[in-house]
Amino acid sequence: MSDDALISLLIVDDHPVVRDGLRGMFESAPGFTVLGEASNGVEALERAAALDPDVILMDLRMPGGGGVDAIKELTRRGARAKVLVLTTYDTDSDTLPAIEAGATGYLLKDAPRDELFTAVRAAAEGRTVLSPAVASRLVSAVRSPNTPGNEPLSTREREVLALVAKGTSNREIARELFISEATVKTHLTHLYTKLGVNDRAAAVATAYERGILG
Amino acid sequence: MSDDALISLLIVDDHPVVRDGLRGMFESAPGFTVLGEASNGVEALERAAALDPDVILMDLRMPGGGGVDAIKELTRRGARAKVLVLTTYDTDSDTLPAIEAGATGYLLKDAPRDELFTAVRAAAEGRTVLSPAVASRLVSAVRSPNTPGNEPLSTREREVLALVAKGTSNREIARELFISEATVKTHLTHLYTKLGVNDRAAAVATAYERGILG
DNA sequence: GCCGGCATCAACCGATCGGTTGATGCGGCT
DNA sequence: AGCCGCATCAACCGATCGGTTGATGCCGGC
Repeated sequence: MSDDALISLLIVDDHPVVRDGLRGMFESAPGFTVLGEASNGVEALERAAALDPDVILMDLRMPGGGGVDAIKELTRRGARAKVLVLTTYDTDSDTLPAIEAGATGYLLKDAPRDELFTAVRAAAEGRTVLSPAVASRLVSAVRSPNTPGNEPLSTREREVLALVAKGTSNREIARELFISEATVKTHLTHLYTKLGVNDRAAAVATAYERGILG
Repeated sequence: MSDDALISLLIVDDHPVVRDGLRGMFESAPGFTVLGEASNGVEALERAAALDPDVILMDLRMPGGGGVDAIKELTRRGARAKVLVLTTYDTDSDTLPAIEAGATGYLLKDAPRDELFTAVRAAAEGRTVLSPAVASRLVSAVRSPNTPGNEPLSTREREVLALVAKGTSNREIARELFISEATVKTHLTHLYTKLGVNDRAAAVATAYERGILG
């Protein structure tokens, strides 16, 4: 890709409205060309291979093939395309996974037009572009990688937690999982420390915040 | 508005991308004209008064003046415009409030173009258009209006619940809200029955499910 | 082969929670 | 004036929870 060439784009979003908005926006601006669209992660991989775009504008939450998986696969393939994640909420729990997976940038959909253009140009050159909210999340995540809470729950712990969220008592959980009440308590104390909380109510809350439940 | 006249639109959404997408979509289709845009509820009210559109395409979650309040105010004013809610998620907790507030229709943003056009024409004629998911929610809500769980929590109850979700004990909640522990327990038992649960963990879970927390 | 993570169980204790009943005062609505 | 929802408080009880310590067996990585 030379400096003065058009930046070619692939738009990936499950909402037709958003795809149209992005396509119109970039086709009417100088320096860009939209090669195609996709409405889910799997489709995005096909189109990316066929069209070989410079930059992929990618939504994260999509039915039928999530965005994060698509980014991972692109990275694994060593794809030339840079991925610019374009999502709705900055509270998205997939923020960090997406960046870890290899996304070049992360922007919110409510970004003004100019910011979008700038971000795409930056992404095309391989420069990282992050929305302020995401940037601050990142630094705090990097600053404390051993923060209590990023430790993944074991399968059994998640099962116990799911029952807790339904209001099940320890004794009932024990019966339902065919284990003793003592074991249930052990799982609970373990997942409390993993989540960095002190009781079941807070555990349920943080589980929802992190997308473990719900 | 005569039968063969253009249907005039006002687009309300906080995302420039979505606004562009809708504008382009309707301007390039016959039978519609876009009078203007707004990016929040307050602005929407101004534009609606100034432009007098036939139909208002309205997002619900917006910074600086929520969509539901705007719809309420339009209804209160006896505005001529029909409001067609166009939102991202069918799990949105504002679905029913929006309809109660006077929205004529409720569609998801991932609806295909033709469905959007049909819905706008229907809305312009005052006919109700609901996306299937919303429709089924509605019937279940109407079918059992006294179901334990649709009762709204009082302000105090929500405050207590929020602290519970943070792992605060009853005694600590009492101190933090400057009330006695007995009162905290009273609020809790009340919100338990309102939410249809038996303990704080389940209360937190259903609160997240319903969008009361998170 | 050793170590660590996971899952399992036991017994004990204090602290907390949930349920109940009953009561008071305030504000809005009719 | 009367009613109702909301918020406040009290005292009591049994049930449950959370914390701790200690132990066993299995499996996979180094």
